[in-house]
Amino acid sequence: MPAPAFETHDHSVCIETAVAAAAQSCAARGLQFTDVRRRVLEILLAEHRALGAYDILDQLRAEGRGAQPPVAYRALDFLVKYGFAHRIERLNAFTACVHPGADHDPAFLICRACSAVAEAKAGPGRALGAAAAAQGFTIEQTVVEAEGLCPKCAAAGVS
Amino acid sequence: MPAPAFETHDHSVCIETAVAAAAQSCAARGLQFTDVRRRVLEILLAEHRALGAYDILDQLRAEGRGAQPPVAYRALDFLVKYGFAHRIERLNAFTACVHPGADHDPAFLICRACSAVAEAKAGPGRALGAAAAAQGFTIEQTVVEAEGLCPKCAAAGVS
DNA sequence: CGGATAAATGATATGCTATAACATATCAAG
DNA sequence: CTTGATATGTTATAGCATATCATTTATCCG
Repeated sequence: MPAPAFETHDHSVCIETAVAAAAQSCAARGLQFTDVRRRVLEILLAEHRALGAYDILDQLRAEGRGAQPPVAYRALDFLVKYGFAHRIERLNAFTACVHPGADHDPAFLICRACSAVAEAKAGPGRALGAAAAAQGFTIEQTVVEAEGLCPKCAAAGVS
Repeated sequence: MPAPAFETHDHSVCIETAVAAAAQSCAARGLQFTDVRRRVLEILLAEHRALGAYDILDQLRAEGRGAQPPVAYRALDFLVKYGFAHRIERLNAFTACVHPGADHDPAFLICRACSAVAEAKAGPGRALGAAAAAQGFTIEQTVVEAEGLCPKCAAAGVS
């Protein structure tokens, strides 16, 4: 199973720093960074791609935890709510946030071949804001996701 | 036709023009605008909000058609594929296209209170394109959806 | 401390969304 | 008329998500 970011790098650093950041952020905000939540975050961080709730559930089960769907969804809801993970609407799946603590209005690049997901900092763009303003619409949240081919898959000749 | 705001207007005009445009477009492209496809498009056009596949299925059934899930999904796939409807990822639902024939990289404004959906012309924005280019990512399709409050619901005091 | 309150987890059941797989029908072209 | 392409009918199942209620754990405060 390929676990690609678009560029090779040291995963353990990603995981350590993100988990540490999350723990610290939770402590500062009076949130409980419980065992399940930590573990789910670690599972997400282990791969730079989106995982379905049931993928996570399978891992939790493999580790001997009684894990019914709500267990995964609750942890994911928590992580998403407080900015430690994001939901990828296009895939009905989740991915760890790679900019822990940063202000968030994230955009995603999703490779349709290898399922890698990269988080970009680009927001929804000015045009959408203008269109909303023109119609009197108040934007609360945006979903910006691009699907296509990552450089690795393109180089590998995936059509 | 200007982008339909969150304002009341004559639905029948929307439906007539859009169905006519679709029929003509299909004829010109050698596509079959069959009964089921036409009916599903009409159902979508009847409301300026997103409908789930099973909502459509219910309507088809109410009209006496034997309608199993694939019937709705096939028609929806056709309509989406050829630009007569769009999928709203955030809602796992579908809405009719209100710019039939226009070049498409649509964005959507979704009211979380009344589920109305407005189609805007704003694309993904330059920043995302730049981020993709910087990483060597080839964008094939984009999803741009904003969730918030439409003017009606905001005025009605929905929190 | 110890009880009250709130938060998190465990567990069962169920509902919604989507597709695989195979059969049938329709129609145009050779 | 047969072939091939396209669309539809039908059954079954896979995949995603949440409601509900019981139980446990954490936190607060007297």
